[in-house]
Amino acid sequence: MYDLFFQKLNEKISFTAEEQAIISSYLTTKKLRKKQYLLQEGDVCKTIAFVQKGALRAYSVNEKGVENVLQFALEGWIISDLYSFMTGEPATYYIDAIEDCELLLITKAAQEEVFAKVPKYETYSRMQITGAYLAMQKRITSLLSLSLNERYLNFINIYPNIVQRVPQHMVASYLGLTPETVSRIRKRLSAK
Amino acid sequence: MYDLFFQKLNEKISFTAEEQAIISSYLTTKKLRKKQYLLQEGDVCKTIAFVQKGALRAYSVNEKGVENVLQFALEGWIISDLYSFMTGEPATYYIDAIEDCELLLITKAAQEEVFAKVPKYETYSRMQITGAYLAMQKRITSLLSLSLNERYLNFINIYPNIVQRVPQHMVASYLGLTPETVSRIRKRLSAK
DNA sequence: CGATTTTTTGAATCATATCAACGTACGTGG
DNA sequence: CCACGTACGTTGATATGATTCAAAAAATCG
Repeated sequence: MYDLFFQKLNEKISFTAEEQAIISSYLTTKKLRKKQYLLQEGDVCKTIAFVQKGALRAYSVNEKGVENVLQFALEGWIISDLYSFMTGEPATYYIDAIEDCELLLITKAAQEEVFAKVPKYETYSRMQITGAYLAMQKRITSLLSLSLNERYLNFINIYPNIVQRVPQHMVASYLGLTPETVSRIRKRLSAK
Repeated sequence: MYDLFFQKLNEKISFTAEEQAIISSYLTTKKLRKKQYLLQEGDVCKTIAFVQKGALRAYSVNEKGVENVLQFALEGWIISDLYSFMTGEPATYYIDAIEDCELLLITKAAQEEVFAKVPKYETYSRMQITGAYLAMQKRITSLLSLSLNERYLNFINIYPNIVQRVPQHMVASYLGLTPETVSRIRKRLSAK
């Protein structure tokens, strides 16, 4: 049931069976069908979601109705509107399912109890957010310093499985490009 | 001596005098003159630096020799090549002083000992990196969804003190624009 | 004060966005 | 299972707006 979740944990820090039992007692599961929302702008984001199966995206919508994809999440990743989760303020992002999904959810209160009972879990959590920070840093460097071509290539290099599973216009949005431009980049690349 | 540092800590979680004494025993100080490097690409980043006084920047240099500013740090902020710090791999960023600086440094080994002796410090650390992650997230949203004009306005809104203290071409680099473009944006804005 | 760095300005160029139209795939209900 | 409708991807023509390059003006530093 929680196999993938604990596999990810144990990759970084090893947890005993008892610790795992404590942690899992604070998790709940949720299934989501394709196109269903996990979170809508304005709602308070009550949970962090771990993806056991499926694919999701977090995105914002500006005044003109244009979507901007902030993040994708596949199996083994987590997704949330972390600002809303931490502060209790209304969410500024939407999160929805790109495929049918199975999720593990943890609330803020649950997380804090787990931190208290299993200190290693806080260490894990710190390492995980540090990793997410570093990934985001790389993305900024890529947005600032690469040409569009390189940006696309860089993306399909780092996330080959995303390109295969996600509609092209969402990839375009993630990269800050129009769908037309992505289409043309792909054409240019396949010409070689 | 460590006033600003502990002020920042106590804003989030309150530390006792003993705890503060333990933490400060693991810190070292360093002064840097304007234009001096704290870190050069290729070196291993041994420390995280807390800025007591002054201003610094972290930036990368691409094959063409173009600088891309990843981060500024003023009083009360921290700066590091976190990837290099965490992994021990050679740094991919440069860090140098924009003004004369006074820094507090902590090594990885020291940080881990402090985590063990003062668990609250790990909680603080997790909250701090979470805040940095959220700030970076906002920056990505701004890079993806705002026009250049809005991006500049947004920047001077969030960081009015940086604009005053940092050369314009570095701000341009941070925003992913050419210096000429920033100059023109400023002209347009002052015309109003 | 002179030298170097930084900022400003102008003109030409280039890349990407935009708009519109067409082709294709997809899933949904009959 | 097929036909229809909608969503998605492609292609071309045009327009926009930022970059590039060059040079002058302004600011900073020793």
